[in-house]
Amino acid sequence: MDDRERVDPEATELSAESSWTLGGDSDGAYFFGGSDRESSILSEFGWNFRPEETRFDRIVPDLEGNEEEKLLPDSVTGSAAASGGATAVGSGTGGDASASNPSVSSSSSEDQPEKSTASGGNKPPAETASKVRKKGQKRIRQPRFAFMTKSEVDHLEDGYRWRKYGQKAVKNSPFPRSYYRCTNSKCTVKKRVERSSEDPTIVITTYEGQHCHHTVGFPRGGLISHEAAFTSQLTPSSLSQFHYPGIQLHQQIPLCTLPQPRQVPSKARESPLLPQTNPPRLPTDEGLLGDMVPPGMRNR
DNA sequence: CGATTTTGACCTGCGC
DNA sequence: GCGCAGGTCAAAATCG
Repeated sequence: MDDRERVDPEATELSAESSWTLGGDSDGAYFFGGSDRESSILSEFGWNFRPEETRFDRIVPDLEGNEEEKLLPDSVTGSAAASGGATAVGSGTGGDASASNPSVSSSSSEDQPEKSTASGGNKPPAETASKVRKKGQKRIRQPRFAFMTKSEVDHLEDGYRWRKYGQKAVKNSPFPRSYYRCTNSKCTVKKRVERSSEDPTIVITTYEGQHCHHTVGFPRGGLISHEAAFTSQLTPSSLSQFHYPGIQLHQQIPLCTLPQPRQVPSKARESPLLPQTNPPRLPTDEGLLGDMVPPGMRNR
């Protein structure tokens, strides 16, 4: 039918052992794994898995009210989350969160792509402006979504070119978190990649922002789309058993075109290890979700 | 030689 | 106010 069906599960390193789940909120959409282990991670994101109902409930309480400053489970931080990140988001449910993890919410700030220039880094002055702005204004979050992928490689190719601009060790996780930025100068999309502390085989990738351009093309043929791979597992029927906190996914991420991520680590560009059986997929204008969400799920 | 990665320092936000 | 943790910058190193 469409591209999605071209995905050959066997060509990927994705594990079919866990069912993948889609979730989201007013700030974006998220993809998660659905196993027990993964559900625990989900809770870190602000989602509660309800086995008895086989569904996920958003922990965040006030979706309508004041979401201006409501930060997403920002850090998909498996790690930060480990200590209660989820709650940081929903402030209510998680309970334990408050304790030792301020992380989740604060960090972001990616909304203002340039804010950093002013405040960040090693350059001392010139920070006042952004500071003032921050205090006076609410942050505007970029559309964001995250997904977990079972993969041996950390950086999953997705058709775009990324430049790594940082790496940080995260609390409660033996794995560092890497920060990437789209190499397109006009594009402010960022991406965070980290391994789940709970299951090292799982890579948690968080995208933030919208690409304002198409993919750079596929340098190599036959790449893998982990997203497509797992979304292919999300049959309409299986999806229907989950609860989506009412979001217009297509509205959430209107322009973002995220083509098939391919499991080709930037480092392993020349790696012969990765199976490459899928034909490259042409960029589409369907937008991010066009690649990730089964047609049956979209608002059309 | 240009592009990308590495890495230490710095900044910000939040909890105590 | 202090300390912690996450996020970003940018110089240096590395790669193609």
